[in-house]
Amino acid sequence: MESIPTGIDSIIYFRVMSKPTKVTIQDIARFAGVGVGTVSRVLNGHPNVSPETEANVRKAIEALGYRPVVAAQTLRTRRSNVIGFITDEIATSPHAGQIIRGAQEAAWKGGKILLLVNTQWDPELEQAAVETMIDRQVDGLIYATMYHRPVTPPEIMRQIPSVLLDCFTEDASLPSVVPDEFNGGYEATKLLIERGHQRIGFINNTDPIPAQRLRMKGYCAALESYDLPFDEALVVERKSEPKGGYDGMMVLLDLPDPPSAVFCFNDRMAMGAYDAIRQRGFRIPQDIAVIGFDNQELIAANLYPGLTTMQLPHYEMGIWAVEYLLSMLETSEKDDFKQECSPPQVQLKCPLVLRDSV
Amino acid sequence: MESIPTGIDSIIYFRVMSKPTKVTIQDIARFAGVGVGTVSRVLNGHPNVSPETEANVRKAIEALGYRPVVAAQTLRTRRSNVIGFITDEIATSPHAGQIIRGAQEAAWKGGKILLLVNTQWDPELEQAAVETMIDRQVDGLIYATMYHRPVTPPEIMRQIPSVLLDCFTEDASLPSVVPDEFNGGYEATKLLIERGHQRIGFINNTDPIPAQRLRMKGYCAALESYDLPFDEALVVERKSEPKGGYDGMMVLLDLPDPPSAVFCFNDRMAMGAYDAIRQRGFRIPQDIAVIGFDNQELIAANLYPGLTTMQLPHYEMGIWAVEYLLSMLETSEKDDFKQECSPPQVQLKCPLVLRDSV
DNA sequence: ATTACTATTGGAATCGATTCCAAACAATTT
DNA sequence: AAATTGTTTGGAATCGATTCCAATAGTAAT
Repeated sequence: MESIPTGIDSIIYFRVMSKPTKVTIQDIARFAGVGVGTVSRVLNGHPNVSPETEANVRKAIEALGYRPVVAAQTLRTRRSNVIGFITDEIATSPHAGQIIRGAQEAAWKGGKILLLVNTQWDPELEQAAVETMIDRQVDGLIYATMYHRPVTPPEIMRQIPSVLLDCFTEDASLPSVVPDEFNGGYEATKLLIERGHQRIGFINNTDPIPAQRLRMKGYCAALESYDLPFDEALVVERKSEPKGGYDGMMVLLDLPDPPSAVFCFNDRMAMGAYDAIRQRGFRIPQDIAVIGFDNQELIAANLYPGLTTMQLPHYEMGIWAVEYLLSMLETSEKDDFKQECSPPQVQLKCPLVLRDSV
Repeated sequence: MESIPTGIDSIIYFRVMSKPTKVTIQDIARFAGVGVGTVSRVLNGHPNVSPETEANVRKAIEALGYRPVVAAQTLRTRRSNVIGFITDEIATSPHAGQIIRGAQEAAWKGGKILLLVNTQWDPELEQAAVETMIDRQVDGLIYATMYHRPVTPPEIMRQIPSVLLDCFTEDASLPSVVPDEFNGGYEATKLLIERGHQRIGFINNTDPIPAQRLRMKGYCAALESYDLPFDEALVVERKSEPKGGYDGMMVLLDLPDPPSAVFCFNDRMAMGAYDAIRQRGFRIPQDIAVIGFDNQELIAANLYPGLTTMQLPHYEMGIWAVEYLLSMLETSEKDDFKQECSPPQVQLKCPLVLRDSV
């Protein structure tokens, strides 16, 4: 029993180290010579604890290395500090990362953590995912899609605070945040106009999605506010891929009075447009200016010349969705009433990313 | 009290609907006229329950719409059916989605769900994330990086079953799954050789990462197995971006005896190589064949001609990591002993994606 | 008939926190 | 001195499952 531990001692020591016995609030209470209620009060910053006892309790917590068991807290308080995050499709889009990152960072700041399920467009899985989350008593739900579109999420979602991310319901019955497509289209066109272009082509998508319709509206609105005529011939619709951009550009170049600038529905189409323009021997941006949409770094930054484009605010939408959810949780804690005012339908601006194609 | 509900009745009805009272195992027991133990036994498929009582209990469960409260289960059993998923960087890489998708799908199949934290390379956050996860009694941890590299994860991680995804520790002390870079380099080079090329350039990365070293080794090994000479001049190292690929390709084209095919470290460099080749008036693949690495769809599929490349098995690694974790959990349930055999260091093959550049 | 065993069951104890109530005590007012 | 008020505290009850133990009934073996 000298300073050197015996064999048995060291084994015990080892076992203690390898499987640290869980320290509970009871242990703290005993160690500090107080009741469990007092420890809990200190832990949760409740009033009416004398400074001395608080100090004692804190010392005990420190000394024993106490860590709360979240399951017990959740059981008692019915709050898990978890936010359920449901995505329809996580893999195909490089934007997914930005959405998740924004949401995750905002959640962490609010002391919450994300529980993730990816449903790959499967409605059954979607339903099951929401149920699982509710079983786990998540504080709220985020339902995120990888491109801006209308959705009909499982009804059961309405049982708990929920926010739609990059999507919306037709009846606007759930809070939602999406990109401001109209403004994006407007600003893109405006940039081209302000750089002196008078005839501006628009190579649009054919899919009847909000982005397609609203960017078009933005394009028209910009022309109108600068008193430029709208020429039907300058708008072509093609499939949303490089080939579509290529074909569309060719059509525009074949016009008797071709445009000096073109706004492409997205960067992939712009990529195709680049090819068409160069194949015809024109230079970008001297002969023809090009602006895209999405700011897909991999394309936009790597094209030559670098593609000027509008960025989708994925990161910001992720943050907004979680922050709004957190604010809902706060208010629903105070008043037990459900918010009666209509849920916000927010649109976030798409910032311009200037490179060299305009 | 006729068939039409009174005002008060309908209010009560509404309240019941809007806030469904939680059905507990006690309610089931009462309803079915059995004890709580019996209900629990049915729920967990334990033996020694007579068929009739089981049927009764199941009927009660169905009738009352019972759903278990996960927090209570976790508290009692100390198993949360949650897997912690920690990433260093989720946003920049389009591959992130594939990794997460694979992991998530495998987890769902195993009845688990992912708790996600993204640490943005911040060691403090990393530590905090692991602690939070342990507090929440996750069953295990996945530590994922967005490119293949050595790491030193927080020590505390070793307290619970953990798997490294797309990374490894130098001492191989944790199970790990990474891409088989050597084989990837080998197969890429082999393809070029089998298509009849004798002089094959390699535009490598400059970063001293495993991919850089191992793909080079694979390149050399392939040459050797086909009895082709290794020519130092055919290997150039540049920054891993389109500009680097462009510059590297130019160097190779300027050789007195230029290669007829080139293996690029990744698709972005291949993109630059394309530009160089075309600028010199050569055709792909007739004059010079090109193969890349990564299969970044956005680039490889959209280049003209489509880029043949080696695909990183992100999706598969995600699956493997979770499945291995699940198997660890199973065995650690049976034997209480920690697995003493050395943790597996798995390498998954990179499949070839044939397009038109070879 | 007695013993030994198995199959089935009910219900108390348990997990680890929070919360509420009553008690103890101090300070203030009447 | 008694009554009132306010502060601080301990500890029982609670959340909703699982698990273990003891009890019962039924069957087989002695």
